[in-house]
Amino acid sequence: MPTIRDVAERAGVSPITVSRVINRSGYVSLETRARVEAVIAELDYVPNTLARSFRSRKTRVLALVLTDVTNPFWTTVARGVEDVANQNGFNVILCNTDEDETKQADYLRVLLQKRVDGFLLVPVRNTPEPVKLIQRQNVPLVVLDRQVGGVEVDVVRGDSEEGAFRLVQYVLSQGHRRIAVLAGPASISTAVQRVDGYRRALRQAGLDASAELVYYAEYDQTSGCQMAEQALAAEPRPTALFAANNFIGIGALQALRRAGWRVPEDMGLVCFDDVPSWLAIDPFLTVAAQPAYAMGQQATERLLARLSGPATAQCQEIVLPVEIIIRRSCGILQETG
Amino acid sequence: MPTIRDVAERAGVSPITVSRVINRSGYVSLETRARVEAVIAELDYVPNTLARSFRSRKTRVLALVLTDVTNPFWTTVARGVEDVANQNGFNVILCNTDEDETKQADYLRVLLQKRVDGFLLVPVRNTPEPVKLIQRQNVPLVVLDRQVGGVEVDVVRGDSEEGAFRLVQYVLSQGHRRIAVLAGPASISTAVQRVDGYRRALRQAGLDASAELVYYAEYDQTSGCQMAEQALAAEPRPTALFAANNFIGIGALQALRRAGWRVPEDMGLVCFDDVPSWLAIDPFLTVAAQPAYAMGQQATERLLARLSGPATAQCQEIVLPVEIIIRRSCGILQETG
DNA sequence: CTGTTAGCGCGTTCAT
DNA sequence: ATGAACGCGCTAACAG
Repeated sequence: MPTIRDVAERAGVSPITVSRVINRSGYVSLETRARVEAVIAELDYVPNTLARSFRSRKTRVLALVLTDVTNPFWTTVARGVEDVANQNGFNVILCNTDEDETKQADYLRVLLQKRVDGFLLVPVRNTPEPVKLIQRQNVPLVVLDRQVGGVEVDVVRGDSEEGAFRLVQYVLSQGHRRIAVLAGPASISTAVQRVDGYRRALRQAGLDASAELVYYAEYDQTSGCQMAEQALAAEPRPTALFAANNFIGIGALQALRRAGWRVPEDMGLVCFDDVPSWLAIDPFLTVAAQPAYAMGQQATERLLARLSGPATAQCQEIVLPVEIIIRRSCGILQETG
Repeated sequence: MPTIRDVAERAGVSPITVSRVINRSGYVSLETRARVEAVIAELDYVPNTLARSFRSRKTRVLALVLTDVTNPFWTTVARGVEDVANQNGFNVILCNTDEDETKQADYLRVLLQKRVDGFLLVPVRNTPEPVKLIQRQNVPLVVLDRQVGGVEVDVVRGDSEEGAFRLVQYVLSQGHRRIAVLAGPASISTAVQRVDGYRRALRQAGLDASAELVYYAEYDQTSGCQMAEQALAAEPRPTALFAANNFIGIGALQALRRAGWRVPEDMGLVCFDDVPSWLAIDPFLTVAAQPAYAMGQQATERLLARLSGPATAQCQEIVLPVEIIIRRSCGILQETG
């Protein structure tokens, strides 16, 4: 594999001139540029990013550490991140933690070793250690989707509390009074906030704590299935379920179908996070949709601003609004005999 | 950020000793090792992969270039690749070409610049140029899923022709005689082979070319939708559709639903590639399922073998069998008045 | 507009 | 069991 020196020699210039041609930095005469480019093509010269990054101490790579790209919500977030990153000449390394703290720690270590220029992190738990680890290395960082306690850090997230509040308000408006929440892990801020919003909506409707029915589990389909089964066995039985994310929602739908319950006739179902239309789910879900793409975009913009701006800038928390999309999965409560 | 030298000075040893501690290479006394490790922790020293790879001329990174990880088939292939890679201490960089030759070319260039140790490539078209580009740089390469003409190269793929043959055989066994194929682009080998398998099945059933109904478009949902609409308008109308991949299948399902056709009562539907159960699609599809995970695994194993073995090894083509999974979307042909 | 000098952080080679 | 010297390919800083 030829090096920049090989190109330089053959073109009769110095290596730095070749460097300037490649990077379009500094001045090079048109004539020289043409000659150098001809030699580059002739030799199939491919610049070595490793050497370049090593020397310049910049990789132009961002790390996106999230829980699971299989989830359409995260797929969309990732698109937002990549689009903004690419527009600005950055590549993105994507890592899935599967909500596992060990995996998260391993990835962070590897990514620091790779000297990525910045981190976009969806923390597995609300503990400050991972954030502190990155900050100690002076690598810019934006936390996505979730809050972490005990540290100053930029955060971009959706408004879980308000979204849950309005979604449950809607369910209440359909006449439901007994609503179960199938929530995520209590160690994740979004799960807590969605339960908070649910409680506020119940309270505003004049219902007290005895009307509450809250289940905590993982943000996945299996948990959704199990929590739905538990909710169906509760006494008195709820008339509607509020799934705290899309996978829980799909799991609940599965459990309902298996148990022979029709949605929305026999049981209302709403969920947090939208579901892509190509899933061809029927009946289609009423949801609180976070602006996933915009979350990715804005987090990346914030990170890029940190990369070019002074490290002293104030940390800020950007909270994006959630949209309630009313479809067919939760109708007016039917009176049963 | 501290360097290996900072650690060395503070520990009162030479940099190479620190290097030996980190890499567990060569001999270091237990005492020295302990002291060095203490300093590493104290200083939050993070080794610089860039420098290491630069020096050793090895990145321990593989590139996986495919069309679209949003597709569950590719998600599964990617898992197979990552699992094998990680087990062997390699990281994977994943790139989506979206079936766009320009994107593919851009990614290949960037990845070569990054000096990845090897490529797993799902070529956008069946032209040899991308493969040659990589081979010219002497970087090991395994082609996944598709064949390319005009080059010697390792290939791991599913048996599209045989899979299509057996799937269409099944459709014929249900009494269907007029079957439309909604195929992918004629420039992709799998699309051609699936049509070939379809033709062989028809011929074996004693049907001639006049029974054929072939549409070519992209391997995506929109195309599936459009081709299904065209097929429904054909004269005589087919009684079953064979979608050449899962996205085409989902698109076709959508078109059928919109047009008010029931599956399988009014129209049979089968497709190539399985669909994950959590999609909650109803009615569930009868498919020819490729061993996606195994494809990823075997391709990666082959690539790793190339990395450690002699570059002179014979190229081979590994063709994996396809499994027909019979579910509900294509039943016995109903006689209509 | 172009070149010279120097060194980024690490691991290989050889020496002790 | 440990260290010294060197260089990987490239670009920052400065000179001309």
